Amino acid sequence: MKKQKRILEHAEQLCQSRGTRLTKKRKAVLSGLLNSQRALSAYELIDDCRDNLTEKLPPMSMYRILDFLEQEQLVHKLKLANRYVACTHITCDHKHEVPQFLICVQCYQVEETSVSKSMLTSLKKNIRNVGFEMVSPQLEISCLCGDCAVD
Amino acid sequence: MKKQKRILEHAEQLCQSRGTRLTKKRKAVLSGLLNSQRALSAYELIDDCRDNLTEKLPPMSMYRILDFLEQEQLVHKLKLANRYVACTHITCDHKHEVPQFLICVQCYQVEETSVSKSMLTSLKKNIRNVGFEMVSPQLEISCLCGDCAVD
DNA sequence: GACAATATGATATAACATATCATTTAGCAA
DNA sequence: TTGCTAAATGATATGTTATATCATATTGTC
Repeated sequence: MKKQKRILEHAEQLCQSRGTRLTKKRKAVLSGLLNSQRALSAYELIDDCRDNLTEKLPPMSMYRILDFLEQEQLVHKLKLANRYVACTHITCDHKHEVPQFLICVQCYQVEETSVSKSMLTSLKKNIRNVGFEMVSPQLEISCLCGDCAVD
Repeated sequence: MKKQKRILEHAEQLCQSRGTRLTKKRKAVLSGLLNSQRALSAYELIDDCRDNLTEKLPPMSMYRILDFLEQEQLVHKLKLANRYVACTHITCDHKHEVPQFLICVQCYQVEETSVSKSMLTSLKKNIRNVGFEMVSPQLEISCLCGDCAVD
């Protein structure tokens, strides 16, 4: 997978430019997520890193590393699922429409779709009207993926 | 609070009409949620029922009761927060626009706002385009409430 | 190489949730 | 009323997600 290597390199540069470090373990965790088609829990990632990347990590370290990667915006925590995904747009410079997370509540496969600026603006306005503020323009939406919807 | 009594009575009728029972314990849990300004976790509700309603419930029973109330659509589980809220529209017969849950990620205060049918339709279409299906038209949106936003 | 700062490890425990089997309660027919 | 059945609840154990805290190791810099 060439793409993944490119993303990892980009991530490394990004950290460097910010004065933080993408250590071996942090890189392993990020790889683990990049390899996965699904959102993974911290404990699933621990297993994955041990089995596939020969990095043994205790839970505390895993959570710390995930926090770090989230701060660097390399990883996103899906609160709806208590699971983590790699940010797919790490290497993009251009602006997209705002991406939204579609989360399969059965298998944790994650897709993104976008929503128009105007729609989001109108949603934001509604929310302000009741005295709340969105913390992120990215929504997490409970879905079923094509496979799981078949049932 | 007269309103709450009315809601409880309505809930009871509703169960009766469906051949299910709103037992004392189930009623206590629903009251607990109706009394609260915030979404509560199962364990917070256990404490609340013990302290304020003299109903001692083990976790397993609490989860069962919450499942029951959810099935009867008297209670909604917020997946974003692992917490529960009473459905505020139990007593309403009329149709509203589709309500969305705004959840304060700090204090778990919950507000609802609505979203136009057309906006929702367009969102649904976007989601279908990538092969997913929304499981509910109600979104859960991470917010800060007015109080918590002050920081 | 010494020091400080950062990263990671170890241990314990909290918070959220479910599986399974036992007991109690409610509804109902004889 | 009794006894049966189904529904509800309890008890126990354990699984899963997450954090607090103190100890150790690694890295960067002078």
